Amino acid sequence: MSRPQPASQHTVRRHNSALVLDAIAEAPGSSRAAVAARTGLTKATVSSLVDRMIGADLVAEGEAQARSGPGRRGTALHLSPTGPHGLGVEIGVDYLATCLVDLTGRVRARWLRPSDNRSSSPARVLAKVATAVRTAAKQDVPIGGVGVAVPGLVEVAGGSLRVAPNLGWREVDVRGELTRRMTLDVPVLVGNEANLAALAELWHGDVAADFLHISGEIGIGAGIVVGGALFEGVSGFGGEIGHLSVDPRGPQCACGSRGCLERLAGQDEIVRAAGVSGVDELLAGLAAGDRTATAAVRSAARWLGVALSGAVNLLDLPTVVLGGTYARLEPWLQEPLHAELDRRVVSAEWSPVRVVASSLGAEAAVRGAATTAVRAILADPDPYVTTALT
Amino acid sequence: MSRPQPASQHTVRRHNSALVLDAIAEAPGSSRAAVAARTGLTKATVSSLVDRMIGADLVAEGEAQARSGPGRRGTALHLSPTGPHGLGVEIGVDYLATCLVDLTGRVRARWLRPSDNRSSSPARVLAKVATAVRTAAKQDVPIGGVGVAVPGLVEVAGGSLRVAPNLGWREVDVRGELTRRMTLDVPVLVGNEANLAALAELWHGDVAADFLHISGEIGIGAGIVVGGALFEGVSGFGGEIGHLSVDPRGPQCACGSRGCLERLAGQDEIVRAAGVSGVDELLAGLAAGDRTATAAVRSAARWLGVALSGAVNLLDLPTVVLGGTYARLEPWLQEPLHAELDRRVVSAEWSPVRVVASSLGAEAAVRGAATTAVRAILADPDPYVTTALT
DNA sequence: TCCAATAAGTTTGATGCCTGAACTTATCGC
DNA sequence: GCGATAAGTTCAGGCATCAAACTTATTGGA
Repeated sequence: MSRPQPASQHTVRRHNSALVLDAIAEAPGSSRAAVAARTGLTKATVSSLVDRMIGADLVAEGEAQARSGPGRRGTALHLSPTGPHGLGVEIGVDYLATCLVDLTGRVRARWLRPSDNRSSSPARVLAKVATAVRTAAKQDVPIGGVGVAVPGLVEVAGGSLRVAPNLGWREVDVRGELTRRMTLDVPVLVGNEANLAALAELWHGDVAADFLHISGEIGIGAGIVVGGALFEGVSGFGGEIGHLSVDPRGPQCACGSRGCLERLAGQDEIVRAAGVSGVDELLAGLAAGDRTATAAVRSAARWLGVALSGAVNLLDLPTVVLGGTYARLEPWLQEPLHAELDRRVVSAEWSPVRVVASSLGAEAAVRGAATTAVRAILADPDPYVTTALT
Repeated sequence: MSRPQPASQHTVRRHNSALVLDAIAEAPGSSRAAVAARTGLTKATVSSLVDRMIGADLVAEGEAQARSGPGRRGTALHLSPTGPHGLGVEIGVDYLATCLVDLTGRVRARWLRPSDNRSSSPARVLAKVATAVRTAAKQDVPIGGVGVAVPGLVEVAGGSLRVAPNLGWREVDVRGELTRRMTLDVPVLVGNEANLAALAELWHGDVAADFLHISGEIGIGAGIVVGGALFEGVSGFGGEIGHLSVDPRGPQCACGSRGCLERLAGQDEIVRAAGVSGVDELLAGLAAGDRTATAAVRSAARWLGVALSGAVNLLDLPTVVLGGTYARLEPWLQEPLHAELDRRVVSAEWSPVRVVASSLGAEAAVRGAATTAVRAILADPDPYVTTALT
């Protein structure tokens, strides 16, 4: 835990810079005067801070605003489209995905290349990632930071991967390795895939500031967002929901425990129980009203409901977002899942839990990784501004 | 959610005042110079801030420190014993407990009076509480705030009680009512009993900054502390662990669900399964090696383990604190509980979950309530200082 | 066409808080 | 008693905000 820092005037400017930038991001096209009203700062202060940030190319002026009444027209402000960009990389089991976003989070470019990462050594894969980063950096936009999404437990503070079962990796210093290999002097952030997907949902989806995002591909991962911030737990391992025990006397799981959620409601189990070869076939079966497929999904939904009701009770969350494969199954999950939630969630009486499908699809994690990189600048622009102005 | 506030010089002083006060609280008897070194502020700044706080009687000077080498001796600083005190009240099912603590959290006085709150109306009970507050305020120490612990779901921001099943209360504006009835102009904070007990453990117990505190009296409640702060969830209803489903096909619970933790590991169930009349008899049986009693406790421990492993996985917590009745049963819970935790917690491999008994006993909640009131002043002393100096 | 009203944005002086350095006070060991 | 050392205070300097006056731009009516 970091010792609290003393504050000085510099801290004030730092805080207010972020405040102003946030106001501009929330209401693009605002004038300085509007930002002042919104933030509670004076026009003078806003002018001074905005000028600094224009100098660092974080903010750009647009043309004068149209207005109805009399008075001088304000100059529109927005996040600069030529400002620092965020580069996201996702290390999947059998692919590498890359994504470049601008300050507003809009996707500017995107790559996807197959890569069998399971059978390669971490060093080889990270070399590929570094190449991908260098390629992406060749676009003529400045890179402000790199975000990396990995399917495993990440020690967030150190940016190192503890274990990624589906990659067969252990103790890989992703941040260190990558910082060394890519010839680019920007911060590298490493995060768990599910957590970054949840952040993407927060920033680009249409849910509020508090929810649990659950996605099931090969494993089941959850990202918990509380008060508009990711809940990471003490060392960043929060949201491990896959091996939550939903049926203590249930079938043996690979992890050594019994009746884990992943074992009972994971994609593998659904596909197996439905007697199909993959998710596409499963969806076809569901659409055709196949009894076995429907029963398999309903069963998974009920176990999901047990696990999610526990999480919701513990964390007091109003919304559950279904991501990944679950998003595709949403129409069939909805009803049996809700039945369990309504029954088991204590506060459901006052405020029933909302269940929605993610609108972002498979790209959520890369996008989250890329946006995290630029969000880090928006959340504390002053260091960036200071270096940019020298 | 409150809109972020602009910062000014005043914010700086506010922040640094809290920083200085925290340093003094953490290392009582430090000199100004030591505080400066600890906080990273200059001696000049610390002097100025400390003088203000001495003026408001938050800090007091002790005698000069002993020292080994040459040089002027520093004057010891500590939280003023005559400064504002916190008054805690706990509304139990059949008692009212009151507790007065000074700035350091030390208990200065304490009352306990039986009161059948279940069969009284909220208004009558709160009138009694107001009387208790007035009585306690007659001590010749200034009261800086009142904390109230209630066994139910509390909307923290508004200080109002949504529901308290064991009291049979619903929608009671505890803060409003009490503020009106007690003739004392200080802030009133209302919190859930389990959450306040967890805070007491944080401040007065011997555990670190991250843990889950679980206590089982009539219901089972948990307080979650992450990074030295209470995790309250979106509306303050976090930590509802009692109706976590640990055996989805298990026995029917009063709440409508099945296999809830409270139903399988609550005090009532343990006592019932052991065939005894109460906890004291149960403990006697355990000490005597009674087979039925031991089996009853072991069974409860295993269900507790299932629930706690889920919570620990989700929240990534290193420690579980057993409070209330569970603290008394700790020697018999420890082994079967650990067996489940080691098996089911994903990160147990790196860092096994620690399970410890609370050292605070039944008084945890009142103490937490009282200390919360003074902690609010310590966490942001400037408003108090400003009013005290005028 | 000009001018009052209105609003955006800038300039300027005051204020408050922190900092660094010089200074005063207190203590130890010789 | 004197030099070394450390605590605590004083004071000028810097910096960021604020309030208020001022400049600039625009509308709409006389």
